[in-house]
Amino acid sequence: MRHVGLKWVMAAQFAYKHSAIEKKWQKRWRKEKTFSPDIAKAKKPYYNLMMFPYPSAEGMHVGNMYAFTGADIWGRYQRMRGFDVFEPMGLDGFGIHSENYAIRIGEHPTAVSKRTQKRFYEQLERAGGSFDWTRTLETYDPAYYKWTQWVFVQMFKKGLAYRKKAQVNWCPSCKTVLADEQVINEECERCNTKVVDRELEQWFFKITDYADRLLNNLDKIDWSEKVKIAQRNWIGRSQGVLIQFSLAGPVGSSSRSTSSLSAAGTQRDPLRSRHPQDYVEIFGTRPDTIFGTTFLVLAPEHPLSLEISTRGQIQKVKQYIKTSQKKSNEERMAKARGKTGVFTGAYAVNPFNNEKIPIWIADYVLLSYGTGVVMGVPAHDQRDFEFAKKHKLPIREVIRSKGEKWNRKQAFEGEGVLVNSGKFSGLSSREAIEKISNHAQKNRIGQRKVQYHLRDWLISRQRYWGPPIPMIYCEKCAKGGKGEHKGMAGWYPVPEKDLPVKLPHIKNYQPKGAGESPLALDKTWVKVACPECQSVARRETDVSDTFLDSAWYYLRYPNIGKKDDAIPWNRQVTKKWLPVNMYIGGAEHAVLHLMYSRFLAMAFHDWGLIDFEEPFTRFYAHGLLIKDGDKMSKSRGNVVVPDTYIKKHGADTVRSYFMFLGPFDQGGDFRDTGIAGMNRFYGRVWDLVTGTQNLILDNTGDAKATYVRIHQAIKRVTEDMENLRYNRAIAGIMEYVNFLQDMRGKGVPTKGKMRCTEWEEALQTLVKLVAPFAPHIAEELWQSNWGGKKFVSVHLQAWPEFSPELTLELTLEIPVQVNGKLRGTVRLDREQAGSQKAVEKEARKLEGVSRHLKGKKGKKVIFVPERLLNFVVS
RNA sequence: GCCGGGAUGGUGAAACUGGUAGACACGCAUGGUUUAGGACCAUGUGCCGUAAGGUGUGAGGGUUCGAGUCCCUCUCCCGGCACCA
Repeated sequence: MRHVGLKWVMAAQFAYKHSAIEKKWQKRWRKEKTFSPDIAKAKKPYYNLMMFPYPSAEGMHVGNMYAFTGADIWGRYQRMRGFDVFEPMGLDGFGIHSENYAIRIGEHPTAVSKRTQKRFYEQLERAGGSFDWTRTLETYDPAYYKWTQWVFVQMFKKGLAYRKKAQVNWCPSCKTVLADEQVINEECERCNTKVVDRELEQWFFKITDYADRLLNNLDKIDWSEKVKIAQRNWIGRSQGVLIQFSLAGPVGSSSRSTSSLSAAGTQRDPLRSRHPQDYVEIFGTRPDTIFGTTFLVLAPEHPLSLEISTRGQIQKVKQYIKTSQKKSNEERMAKARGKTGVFTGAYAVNPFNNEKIPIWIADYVLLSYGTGVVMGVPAHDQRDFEFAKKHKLPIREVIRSKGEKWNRKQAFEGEGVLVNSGKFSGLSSREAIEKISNHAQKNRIGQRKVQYHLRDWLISRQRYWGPPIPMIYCEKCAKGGKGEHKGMAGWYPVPEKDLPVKLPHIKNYQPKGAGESPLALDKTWVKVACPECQSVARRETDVSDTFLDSAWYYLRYPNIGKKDDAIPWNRQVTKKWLPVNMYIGGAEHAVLHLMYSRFLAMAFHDWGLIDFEEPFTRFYAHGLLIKDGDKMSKSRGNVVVPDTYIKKHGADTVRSYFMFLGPFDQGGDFRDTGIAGMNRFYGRVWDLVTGTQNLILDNTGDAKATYVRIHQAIKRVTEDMENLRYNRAIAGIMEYVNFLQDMRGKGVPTKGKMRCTEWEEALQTLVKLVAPFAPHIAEELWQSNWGGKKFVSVHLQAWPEFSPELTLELTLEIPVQVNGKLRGTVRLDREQAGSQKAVEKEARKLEGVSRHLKGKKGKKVIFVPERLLNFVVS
C-alpha cells in the first residue's frame, strides 16, 4: 500500500523553491493592492497595529521580524475571518536613537534616515508582512511632524504644556535631559551612562492631571495583565493624609521674623491665621501610627530646612545640605541604608498628643514625593527605625500585632491594634486610619490626600534630530507681562498656519552639552517675529521627546492621503477605524509609549476631537527573541539579521520557524538549528498538494475518518489562532499533514478529472490553514490549483469552519487503571465508550488488568464516560 | 524589600474544567535509497532495566480513586518597581 504513495514523493522531490515564488507574489499583492483596504468604504474595518520600529541602520533584525510576524499572522487571520484589515507600517526614526547612530558613523541623520528607510521597507516586504504600502509614515517627515508640533501647540493652548525650572535627569553622554521613565537604575536607557541631577528650565506636559483616569480606565481595556500592573505601579497611587505639625521652640537664625509660637494649635481657625512657616506638613499613609511619631524629617532641599534651623545648628545644616546635594544619585542610593541626617535645633508639636518632637533633616526623605516631610515613627517603619537607632531617638510602640510582643529588633510594619494612642487605643489599624483621618480633617489640622508617583512628562530635549518645539519667546511681551497664559509671560505658540517649523539643516548637529540644543547655533533660524507684537523674538531651540512622535501616530495612519484639514485626522475615517482593535508590541513600552499614548488620547477626547478615551482596545505583549540568553543589541554584538535566512530558506519558513519556537508571548532564544526542519515541512506540504490532486480513498471508512480529521484540524488551529498560540497552531497543522500523508499512502491515484471530494477539501483546508504562516506558498498553491480567471488572493478566502459534531472521533481509546496506575487501554466505538458496562467488560479481558485484580477485593470502580476506567481494590 | 511570571526528556516545548505526562518538532541512533556527500524515506528514542517491571513534571508535605494541574512550606531563575513615608 505504502509504495503507491512513495512514487509521488520521489517524483515531487525538491519541487518547492521559495525563490521562485516569494518575490513574484509580493509584487502581485502590491499591484493588486490586496492588503490596502478601502478606507472610506470598508464594511468591517479592523485596525491591526504593531509598534513601528525605530530603524537602526543595520536594518531589521530577527527580533523585529519575530514581533512583526506574530502581529502579521494575526492580521492575516482576521482578514480571512472576513474583516477589512488595515495593517500599516512606518518608521519611528526621529530622535536620540537615530541621531546617536548617525553621530557614531559620522554621517548626517538626514542622509542616514534616507538609507535606512529604503532598507527597512525592503526587508519588511521581503519578510512577508501584509502591510498597506500605500499608507506609510515616518516621524521625521515634515508632513508628519507638522502635526506633532500641532499637538504641542494644542497642549499649550489648553494649559497642559508648561515650562518650569526643575531638577531634571541629565545624561552627560547624550547631553540632554531625560524623562523619569527613560532613566533605568539611575542610568540613561539609551547609553547606560549614569544620570546626574541638573536644574534647568524645561517644558512639561501635565500628565498628572490624568493620573486617576489613567489608572481607572485600566479596568476597562483588554490588555495583558502584566502591562496593566506595570502601569498601576508607575502611576503609584496611594491614599493618605496630610497633617500639620506646628513649630515649637526657638525659631532661630533666619532673618525672617515669625510669630510661630503663638500658633501652636489653639486658635479657632488655625489654618487661616498661620503663616506657612508656622507649621510643617507631612504626608503619610499610616495615620494610625501617629502617636508613635518621635521626630520629623525634612528633605534637604525642602524650602523650610534652613529657615527653621536654630543659630546653633545652622552651620551643620548648611554643611549637610551641601554634601547631600553634591552626592550623585548613585551615592545617595549606595548609602541608602546609612541614614545620615542632622538635627535642625527646631521642634514641632504633634497635634494629637501635644508632644514636642525634634525636627531633623535627612536625605532618605525625598522632596519630590508627598510634602517632602515625613513623620518619624521608628516602631513601625523600618527606615525610621534605622534612623532612630543611629541618632538615638526614642522609639515608641503604638501598634501591636495580635497577642505577640514586639521584639524591638526591627520595625513592625503590619497592621494591628493601637496602644499608647490616647482615646484611639484599642482600635484596629483600619478603624484608626478612618477615625484619625476624620479627626484631623474636622479639627483643620490635616486632610485626606491622594498622592501619585507619576510625575509630569518632561518634553524638552537639547538635541538636534527631533521636531523643534513650536514656541516663540518675546522679551518685550515678557516685560509687559503679556503672554498666552498667566505665569508664562512672553511665550506664544507658533501660529498654526506657520507649521511645520522645519528643522533647519545644521552641519554640526552634535549635542553641545551647555543645556542648549544645537539649533541655537542657527541664529537666523532662531530669530522670528513675535506673533503678538511683531517685535524681534526668538524661537524655542529645544526639540521634543521622541515619545511624543509615537504617542499619536496610530491616529495618522488611516488618514494618510486625506487632504490636510485643521486637525491631523478626518473625523469620519477616525470614527470608522478607531480605536485600534489590536495593538501588538513589546512589554518594554509598558510605562513609556503606552502611557503617553493613553494620556494624549484622553486629552484629544476632552477637547472633542475624538470620541474614545482609550486608543488601544486590546494590547498584546509579545515576548522577546533573544540570543544566547541576552537581549539582542548592538553593544552586545549579538544582532542577527534575517536576510541570510530568508534568502536560504524563504520568508515562509523563517516566519513559521519563529512562531513554532515557543509561545508568542514568551519569546525565545534564537538558534538556527531547526530552520531546516521547518523548510522540510513546507516541502512536504508542497508535495502533498501538488502531487496528489486526484486521489480516491479506497473505502468509505477512510473517507469518513478523513472528514473527522479535517474538522478536528480546523477546530484546533482556529482555537489556537484566537489565542495567538501560534506554536500550537503549527503543531496542529503538522499533525494534520502527517495524517494526510498516511491517507495518501492508502489512496488510489486516478487519471483525469475524477476527484474525491473529501480529499480535495482536505487539501484546500490545508492551504488555508497554512496561509497566515506561509503566505507565499499558500498563494502559489491556491492559485495554481483552485485559482479562477480573476485573481482573488488566498488571503481573501474565508477561513475554514468546522462543525463540532464532525470533530468527534469515531472510536475512542479508554485508559484502564488499577488503583490509579495505568494497566492497559481498550478501544471502543463512541457509544460503547460511554457505557461503564461495555468498557468494564472489555477492560477485564486485558491481561495486564486481570493480573492486578486477581485475588484482590474490589472496593469500587471509577468510570468517567469516554475518558477513563479505574478499579480501586485492596 | 514589594509586585508579576516561571521551573516538565539531550534541546525548543505540549497537556481543555484534576483523568493515558512528554503532543509537535529539533537532535541522536539504526536501516533503506544514493557513485559519494547532502537531501529524502522508514523505525526507535524520558530515565533505570536484557526483560518483567520500576520510576519520573524544582524540593518537601497535604487533599483525592487519581495531581504537572488544587492547598501549605521552601529553593532557584526571569521581568518590573523600589529610601514613595
